[in-house]
Amino acid sequence: MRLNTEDFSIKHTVESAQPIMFFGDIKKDGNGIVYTSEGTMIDAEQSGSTLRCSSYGNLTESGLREEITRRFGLREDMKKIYREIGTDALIVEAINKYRGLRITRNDPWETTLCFVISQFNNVKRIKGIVSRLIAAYGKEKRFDAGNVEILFRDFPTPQAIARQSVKSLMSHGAGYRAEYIKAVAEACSGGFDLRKLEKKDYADAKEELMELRGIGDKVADCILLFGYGKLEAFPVDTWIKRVVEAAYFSGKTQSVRKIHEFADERWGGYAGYAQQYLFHFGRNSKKENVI
DNA sequence: ACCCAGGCGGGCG
DNA sequence: CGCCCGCATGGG
Repeated sequence: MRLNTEDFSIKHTVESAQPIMFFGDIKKDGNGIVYTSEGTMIDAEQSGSTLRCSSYGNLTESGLREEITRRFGLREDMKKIYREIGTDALIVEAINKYRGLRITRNDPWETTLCFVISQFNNVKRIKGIVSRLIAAYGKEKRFDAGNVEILFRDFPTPQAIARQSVKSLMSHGAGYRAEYIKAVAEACSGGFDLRKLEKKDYADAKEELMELRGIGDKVADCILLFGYGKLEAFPVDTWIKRVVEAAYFSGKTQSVRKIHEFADERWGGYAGYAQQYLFHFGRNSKKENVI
C-alpha cells in the first residue's frame, strides 16, 4: 500500500524519542520503521513524499491506511501548526531543520509503560529495557506469509507485566523503576481504566494519571501527548528545561511550574508540538556540539 | 574514576 | 509551595 504525504518526515519522527522508537525497529538509514500494533506487524518506509506500507496479520488495506494515518498524525494541518508555534527565530530554525516531524499517536498502555521506564534514564537504555520486556513477556505471534513464516512478539499486556515479581522486572535492567512498572501495571490491569481518560480534558486526565505511583508531572505529560493526542501537553524534562531557560530566560533557572506557564501562554494548544521540535533540536545540537 | 540520562517519591522548612 | 536527597544501571 502506498500513501502520498505532505509535510511528513518519518525519519525525524521516529528518531525523536517517541514511543514508537522505544518499541519499534528503525531502519538503517532512518527512513522507515517496523513495529507491532494490536497483534499486527507493520513495515513503513518513506522515499520522497511516498510512504510504502505493508503488514503481517489481520489488517485490511483500509485498516492499514487508517493505522498509519492515525499513528503518524497525518491528519494534522502542519502549515497551521507551524504558523501557531513559529513564534521566534529559535523554533523556526528547529522547524526548518526538522520539517515533517510529527507527534505520533500510540496505544495508551504502551505509552505509559515506555515513559515510566524513561524517567532518569537515557534513550538507548529505554529502548533496551523495553525490548527485553517485550522479548520476555510479549505474546508470540506467527504469520504465514506464503513460503516464509513471520515471527514477532506483541507488546506485553498490563496483566502480563503485573504477574511478574519486582525482582524479575529488575533482571531486565529496569533498575529502581521496576517497582513503579509493577505498580502501574497492577493499576492498569485492575481498577484504573486508561481508556476512560480519552474523553477527559487535559487537566483532569493529568491529575488522574499522577495518582499512579511512578507517574509524575513529566511522565503524565508524555502519556497525554503521545498516547492520547492531547497536543497542549508540554513535557518538561532536563533537555527542554535547559533549552527554554537558555532561549527565553537568559539562561536563568526556572521552576517547572514557570516553564509550564510560559509554554502555555506562548504556544497554547500546540505546545506539545513546540516541545517536540525544541526537544529534538536541543538534543541533537548538544550531540553535534552546536549549543 | 566521574557524570549524566525524556524524574519521582519522600521529607523538610 | 519550593528545595534537596536517594534511587539502579550502563554508556561516554
